[in-house]
Amino acid sequence: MVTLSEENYLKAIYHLAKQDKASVTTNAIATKMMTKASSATDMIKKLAEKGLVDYQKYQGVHLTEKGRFAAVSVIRKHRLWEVFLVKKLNFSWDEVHEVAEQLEHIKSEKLTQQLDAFLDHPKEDPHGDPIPDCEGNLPSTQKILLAQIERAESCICVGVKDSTSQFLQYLDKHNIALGTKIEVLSKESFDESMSINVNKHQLTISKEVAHNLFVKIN
Amino acid sequence: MVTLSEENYLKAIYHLAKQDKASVTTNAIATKMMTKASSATDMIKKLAEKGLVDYQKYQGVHLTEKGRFAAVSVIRKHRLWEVFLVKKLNFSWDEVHEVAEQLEHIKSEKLTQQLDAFLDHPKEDPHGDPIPDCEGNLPSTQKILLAQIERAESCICVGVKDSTSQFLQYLDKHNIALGTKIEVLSKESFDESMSINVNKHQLTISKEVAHNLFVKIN
DNA sequence: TTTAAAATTTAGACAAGACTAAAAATTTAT
DNA sequence: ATAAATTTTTAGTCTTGTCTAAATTTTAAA
Repeated sequence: MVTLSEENYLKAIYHLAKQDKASVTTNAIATKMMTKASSATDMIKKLAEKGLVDYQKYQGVHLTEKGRFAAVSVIRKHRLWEVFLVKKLNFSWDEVHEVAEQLEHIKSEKLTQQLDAFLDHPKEDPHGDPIPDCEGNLPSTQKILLAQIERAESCICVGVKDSTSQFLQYLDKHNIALGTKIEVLSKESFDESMSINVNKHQLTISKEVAHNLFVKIN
Repeated sequence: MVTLSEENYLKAIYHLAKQDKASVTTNAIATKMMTKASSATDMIKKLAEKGLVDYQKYQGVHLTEKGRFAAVSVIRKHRLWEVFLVKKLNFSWDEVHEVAEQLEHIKSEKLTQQLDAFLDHPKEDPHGDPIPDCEGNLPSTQKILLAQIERAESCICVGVKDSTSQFLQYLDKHNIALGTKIEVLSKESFDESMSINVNKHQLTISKEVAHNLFVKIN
């Protein structure tokens, strides 16, 4: 049995491990969980005890296969519930996170399976993030950050890195949604701002925006 | 803020208070919550502290208006989720309780409102229990126990008192569902068993069954 | 390469919710 | 009306997950 708190730590470790593949440090976990390093150390010991992470004192952690599966299962539920909230209950994409954080911990195999079927086995959540299948497989996507585009080029918005409501509402305001075509016109080397064309409107976006928008090149 | 555990105690107190209107005893609460009387006392103090129950040492508790509203709000969510599970996710009426026990604690006004609308504002859950409205009003129903019928008479099944899967599966096996017409043929004074007619089939039911089936007289 | 800084772990404490054992109050029965 | 039985409360302990402060290890810098 994995507790609610343990599930949240596993999720945090999973997301941190995705970035770079080195071991995940105690401080990184504490920061992500908004707790203190000593609390993280305590939890890491519990997770190691249960065989969910590999842990060497002072050397950070790696998820075990069992830990990875537990983390991905929670992420699967989180994303399925987000789809449910947007598609069936008329939530907007900036309102779903907090509620999905609660729903992701509901324990019922049947519920998850039936929800998945009810939503027609969606492949992505409302922010463009892929939904793991029930075996824990996650399709590898080849999306890149808008900021990585260096020359005038056309692409399609396929996801967001930051999914806080502030950023999502900024995108709404400028009519940028998943599937929106973005034409890069130029990039300013001084501040990394970019001039882009969205729905026939020209727009200048900051480095911060460009670093939080995933796109796929046409 | 009301914790998950506090919500469960409030629910228990609400259900116990429904039966008889005297104050709810510590022991009754402990039994219903499957804990010890000392644990119940501890929690009662916390609930009293928060103004959710009125409490006099050794004299049991009463829900305050605030406590009653909190309890009914949880019951509303529980029953809405049960409807969702049966109507949308193809759960059967004997499978929903455990999952609804988890879902009832999800905190989001908007979620509850939208779920209610998505389900077309249902008035009853899959066991025939009424769903409180968002202000905490509960329509008073005039259903009676089948066991209270004394003479040959026709009635309609409108609810169950016991909603364990054992009892619900017994009802399924004999094709008794909500809305099923039941004709009472006779009642045995020796053991309170009853002879009834359901869907053209004659059936003898025990006292235990008759005491757990709510009916409405035609 | 030795020292300073940063990261990590340990030790001890706290709140929530549970438990056991014992004390106190209430109810029941004689 | 008092004694016995039952119910309820108190006192002290435990576990989970958190914290602060101090100690230890690792990393970075001079």
